[in-house]
Amino acid sequence: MSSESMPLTRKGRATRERILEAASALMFERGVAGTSVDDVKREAGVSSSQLYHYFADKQALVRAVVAYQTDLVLAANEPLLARLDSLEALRAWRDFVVEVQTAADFFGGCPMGSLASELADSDPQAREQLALGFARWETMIRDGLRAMRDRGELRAEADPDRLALALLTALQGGLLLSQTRREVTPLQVSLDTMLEHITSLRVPSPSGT
Amino acid sequence: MSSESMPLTRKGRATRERILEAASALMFERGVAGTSVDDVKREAGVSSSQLYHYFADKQALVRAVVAYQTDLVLAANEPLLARLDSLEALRAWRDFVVEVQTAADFFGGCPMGSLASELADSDPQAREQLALGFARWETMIRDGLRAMRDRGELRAEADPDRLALALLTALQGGLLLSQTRREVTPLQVSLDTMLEHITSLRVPSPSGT
DNA sequence: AGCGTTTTGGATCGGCCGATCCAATCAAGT
DNA sequence: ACTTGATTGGATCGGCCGATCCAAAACGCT
Repeated sequence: MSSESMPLTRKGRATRERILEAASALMFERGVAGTSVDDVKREAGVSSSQLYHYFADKQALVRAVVAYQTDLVLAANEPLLARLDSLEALRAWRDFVVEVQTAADFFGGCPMGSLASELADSDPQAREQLALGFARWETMIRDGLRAMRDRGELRAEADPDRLALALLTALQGGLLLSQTRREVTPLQVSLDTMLEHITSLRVPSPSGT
Repeated sequence: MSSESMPLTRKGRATRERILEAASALMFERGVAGTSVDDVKREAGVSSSQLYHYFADKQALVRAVVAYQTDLVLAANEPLLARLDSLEALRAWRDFVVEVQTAADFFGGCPMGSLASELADSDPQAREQLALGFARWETMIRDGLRAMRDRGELRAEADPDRLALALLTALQGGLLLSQTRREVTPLQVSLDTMLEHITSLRVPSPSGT
């Protein structure tokens, strides 16, 4: 956020936004390296000078896309994760994720996951952005699990930090396999297995139910 | 394996192999789209005519790389997964995976996972190859879990099919997050959580141990 | 209305991309 | 040794890549 000039007028902001949205969509569909600056220009209906006015170079555009997609993904999950205080809420989140992917016919997977896989080794700053994004995601889940434990729904030994991280990795792995197999099963089984594990960490009810 | 001409002489086979190894290494480091045919030529010490003599075009080369990496990954795992008949063996496999990634400083992740993420949406045939590769991997794990169940180490309700798939997704998700965070924790927590879940499915021992 | 700044159009650049071509060389069987 | 086909060297092509540049237009402010 340093070298490219930030738009000061309303129209400038709109143009920058249009470029960002076009780039995000294309890079999600075709990957970062598979998307040319010309592609973005065409999709956004914008000239060279416009694009390079708001983004110093392709790398700067990529990093803006990473920030954009990270915020989108977290914003989509936040409503369901904010009130993650019961196993029902956990299942509702699972259903939400499964439905989103099913609606997309298992194309694309997780925007953050795809970007991470492509950029982690080649763009240290993008990698750091994504690591921070995943950490925010993890924190949302962890706070929910902590609430469940504090409310006495989970045993004291249940570790919300580890379970939150395991849930997030299960989600990412499930998404990748579902994207590869074009099928819901891996995502479903992956999340359900983790949910079953968490279920097994409930406090034993006084009666034998 | 239809359009490109297969090498008939010893030297031809060696050249093709050299190209394949160079392409696999580069595409693992920089991604498929990030690796140019010229890069491969340079790395393999080979001319245009040589490369295009053995591979019809870049797409054919990519698909050969997918097959090559798939076989490598499965061959690396096979020794440990073939005798997957106890929780100890499962832990040995976990240790192996963790050590390999640690030795690589968490660069690169899983070759199959990276290829899947990049190619699943853009190259249907590569996607299919990878789906089959993951299926073979899954089968290895599943057979081990079945053996454990049949030997009475796991409860009858434990479902080896689902557990095998969940283990594979946990591995892939853990690898992705570890690659992003440049840290062993996600991979470790992801696999350990699944192992703990499987441990909780052991047959209850007669005594209270 | 007039001024300074932001925003835009669009031509242009050098370099790399994937791919093709022809001719020369090498290997293997007889 | 000779022949046939496999293998190789290397020049070359058109097109796209990321990026730069200058001048014109639009904007915001007084």
